[in-house]
Amino acid sequence: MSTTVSALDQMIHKLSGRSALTGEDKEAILSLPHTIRSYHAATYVVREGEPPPNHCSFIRSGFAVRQKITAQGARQIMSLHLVGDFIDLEHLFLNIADHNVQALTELEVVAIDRRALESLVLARPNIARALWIDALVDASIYREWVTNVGRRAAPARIAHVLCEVALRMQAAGVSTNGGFELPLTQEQLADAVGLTPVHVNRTLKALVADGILHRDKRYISFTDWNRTKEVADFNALYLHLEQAKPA
Amino acid sequence: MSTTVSALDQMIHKLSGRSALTGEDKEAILSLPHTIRSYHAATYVVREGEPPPNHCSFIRSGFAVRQKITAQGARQIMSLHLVGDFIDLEHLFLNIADHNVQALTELEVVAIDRRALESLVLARPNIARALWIDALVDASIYREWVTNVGRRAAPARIAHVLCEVALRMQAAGVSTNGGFELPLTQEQLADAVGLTPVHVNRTLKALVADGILHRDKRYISFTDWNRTKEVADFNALYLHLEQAKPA
DNA sequence: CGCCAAATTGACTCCCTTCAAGAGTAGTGG
DNA sequence: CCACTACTCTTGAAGGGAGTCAATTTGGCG
Repeated sequence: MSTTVSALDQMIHKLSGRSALTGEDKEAILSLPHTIRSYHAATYVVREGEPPPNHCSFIRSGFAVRQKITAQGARQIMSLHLVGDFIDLEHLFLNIADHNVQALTELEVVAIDRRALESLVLARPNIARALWIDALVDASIYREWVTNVGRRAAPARIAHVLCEVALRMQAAGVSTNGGFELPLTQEQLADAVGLTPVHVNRTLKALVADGILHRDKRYISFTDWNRTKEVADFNALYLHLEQAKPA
Repeated sequence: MSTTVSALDQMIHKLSGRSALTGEDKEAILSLPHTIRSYHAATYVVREGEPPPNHCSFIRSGFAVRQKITAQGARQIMSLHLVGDFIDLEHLFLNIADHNVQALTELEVVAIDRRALESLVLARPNIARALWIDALVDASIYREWVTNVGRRAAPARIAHVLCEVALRMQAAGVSTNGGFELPLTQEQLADAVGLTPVHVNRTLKALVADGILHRDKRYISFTDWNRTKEVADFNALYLHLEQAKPA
């Protein structure tokens, strides 16, 4: 089932940042049965209401979102995912998907055999801790998004998501310091912040007019990070980027 | 440190519903160092930005909420918690609190020594699975709330939270079938759904006028559950109440 | 009985939505 | 190489749902 030696190195790299792994841990990870899968933009990777696939995936390249559709047909995106992110860790232990995961761009994932990962996690505390932390950080991001969508006005709401994307892309080594290529259409951004595309468009223009950010197509850059953070009411704490390795 | 023999039985009961526990698992849980703590209504149990306390708690009686306050002073509640719920499981592995946990009513919790719980979890797969599932269900609820606050109109939004509370109280054995005592003021309900107290008041009245629900003070009951679910765009899937025990 | 928080109601305002049309922009194929 | 097509982005005008401000009523409780 194994295809590339290096595919799982990415996972080791990610987890090492969150929990100290022993040589044995790393070897165990490298021996996980896995395949590499590709999805075209807009394809569903996980569907709400369906039983979980027999594998758990993390992103090798590209972007994905989690989303739900209401009965009225409105879509809400509840998180964005980029290189290195696990996209269906919830299926490790829950036996039915409660939301959709959709490819945002061309997407490549490393799909790990679910049972093997489950055994590994339950047998190896360091790996369990690292993956658990990953899930906890995801939950923290959801909490922030509830706040963002529930209590911030349009400009702050949009700026907040942009701040998050900027920081996470930087942390993942995807963006240069100057700015980043937003992997979302304005309609998708609207679905992420709970607004209409029209209002997102107007608000983005207003943010540019106020000198909060620059835009060139979907390439976003901030003039003054501190000012942007202020407008966005952004506090990076919830991303737990500094999560220290335990003693 | 142990005070009552039965305090941890509640934890065993809760976890048994999610993962099969052996006699050894149960004994290990019962021997966890713990204390019982009480908080008055409105007291903070966990504060954003602070390092975690050296214990993890679950609710013995009463209600609590998770919330954040924006720079503009607006409060957003992102989850409600009742008997049996763990309220700071995130601190098992994250070393700084990213949100507040606040007592909603008089609150009694069982506070378990953090290090001891951590060791237990990493040593006992069944317990790890059960607690992990607990965290995953919390995350699922956050996702639903992002959708609720981001994409539903006021009536559905409010009805949705009421549906969730009704089901969870019933699952926890706190409410009778006929209805339930909502442990929230209208202002707190407003903070949970991202609206103003005034609008929550008006919308509640409209829901009553439309025959969707009955109200007697804070005692809520539904006339027609199916109709309420429809108005609320409510699908209980996300609560994972049926989460089967693994083989 | 009096105090104070919670619930209620009215009138006015405004942020965001809705509807609709036009302008870029990228990919495709003849 | 350029027309064709389908998104995506942009802009205008008008309407509505929710917010704001403020006053009144209700209800729990010492």
